[in-house]
Amino acid sequence: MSKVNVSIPKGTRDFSPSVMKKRQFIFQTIRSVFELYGFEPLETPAMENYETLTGKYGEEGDQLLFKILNNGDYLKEVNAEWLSTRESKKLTPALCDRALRYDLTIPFARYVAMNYALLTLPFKRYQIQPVWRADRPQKGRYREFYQCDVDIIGTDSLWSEIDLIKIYDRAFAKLGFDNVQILINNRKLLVAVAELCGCVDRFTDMTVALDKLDKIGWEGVEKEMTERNFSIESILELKRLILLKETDEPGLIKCLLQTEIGRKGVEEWEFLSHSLQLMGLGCASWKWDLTLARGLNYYTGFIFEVKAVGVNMGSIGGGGRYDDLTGIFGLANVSGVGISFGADRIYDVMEELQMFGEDASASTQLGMAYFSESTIIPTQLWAEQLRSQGIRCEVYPEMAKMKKQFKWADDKKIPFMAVMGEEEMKLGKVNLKNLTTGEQTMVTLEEVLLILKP
RNA sequence: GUGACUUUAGCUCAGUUGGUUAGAGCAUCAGAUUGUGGUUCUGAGGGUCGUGGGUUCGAACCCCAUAAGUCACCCCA
Repeated sequence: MSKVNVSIPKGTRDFSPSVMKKRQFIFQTIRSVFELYGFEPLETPAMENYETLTGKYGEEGDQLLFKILNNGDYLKEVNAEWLSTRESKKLTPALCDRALRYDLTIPFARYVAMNYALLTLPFKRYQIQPVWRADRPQKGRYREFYQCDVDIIGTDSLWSEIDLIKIYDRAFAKLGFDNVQILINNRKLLVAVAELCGCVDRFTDMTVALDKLDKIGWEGVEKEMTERNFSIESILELKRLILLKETDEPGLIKCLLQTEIGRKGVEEWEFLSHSLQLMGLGCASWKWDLTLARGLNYYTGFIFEVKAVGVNMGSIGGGGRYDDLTGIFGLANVSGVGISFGADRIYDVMEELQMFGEDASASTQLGMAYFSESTIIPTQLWAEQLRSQGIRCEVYPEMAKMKKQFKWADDKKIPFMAVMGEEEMKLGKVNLKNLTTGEQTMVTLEEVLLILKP
């Protein structure tokens, strides 16, 4: 047989049993916190109709969609001119009716629009599923990764925001984090800033540049904005306002209050910060970061981003309020707010900070071995009886040297090993060995249960 | 989409100015130990040096191409 070079697609991963145990811990922890706050599960298909996804994430996002080639004779109806001139961009929608979902928010909005009449508002759902992006992989970035989303739709109460921030706080604490930072901003305040700088029409470009401030500094931001043809006055005013945030926050607020949208944003900010102070947070700290922008354009109110302190990793969570996400699916005036946990990055961070501790012990409580053909059946019968009592046990499947069977149990980190031979069989007992202490005793079935049951 | 680096045994990596049969540690298997794991000792198996070309008497090493991986930019979880 010739050797085949086996591999998996770029940016995807296999998860070994030891990795899966840690991942499941993360998912279960996050899920339990979601349920604590009254959110209910939802799943949507891996693929959506192509038009459902396109145009929602900006041009960049569209390029990162994984498209699914149509089945059958997919070239039959295709425009011959596009084909001959190799116009991939025009051709793609003709060849692909479906694409893999890029996030969980748009599919959720699609679901809400489709099922609005059936929903009890406010509708609170959580969704833990993989998403796919045709990005170039690097640290903390994969082509297939899980998002854990919670969204509240159908209310514009800011108590929803408070709930979500508390969920971040509680979930990260439960995962074992002692220091995460929740950055908070409000799009309304950013719009107010843009108005004051006279660049409302260039809002996205402004926020994209501003978002990089902590990375590239003012020099970099000025350079980028100059390259994008922002006026000197705009840049200087922007810099003045942002610096004012650090040196004279009341002064900044006074400026923001000059615009109508600024007044609304300030009002929201004051409510949120006041409430958060009253409620208090545990492991998380929070702060207003006027430079936080977030790329996705459907956000209209508060926006959030979570960072683990002391680790070089992008954000491990993010979200915000969107006033009209379902509008694109024909359902207007439904306000929602949601956040996401980046489970894969959370895993990477926890691994880097060595938060998992030693490899968790095996899920099997008892390994069983036999070394005589005559004891195979009694051993298997014992195993079945123990399983009926809730003991997780497994029998080494073949006759082998004792040494090999014990090594098997040891490698699998099974804590107890029971051996049955002729002698034990006659007495109706097994030799039970505690592999941690090395202690070994002859015991009956009832005694095994007493030792292994918590 | 742009750029940098990496690729040698299952894993982590050595490999001299280009020179016989490419090494180590860990892991695996066997034995020391005929009914007992972790430690120790002994031994064994395992490599077309990412792939395809080129230069050379001779290439893991030099040159070209290509693939995969990692990291950074863009963007994002």
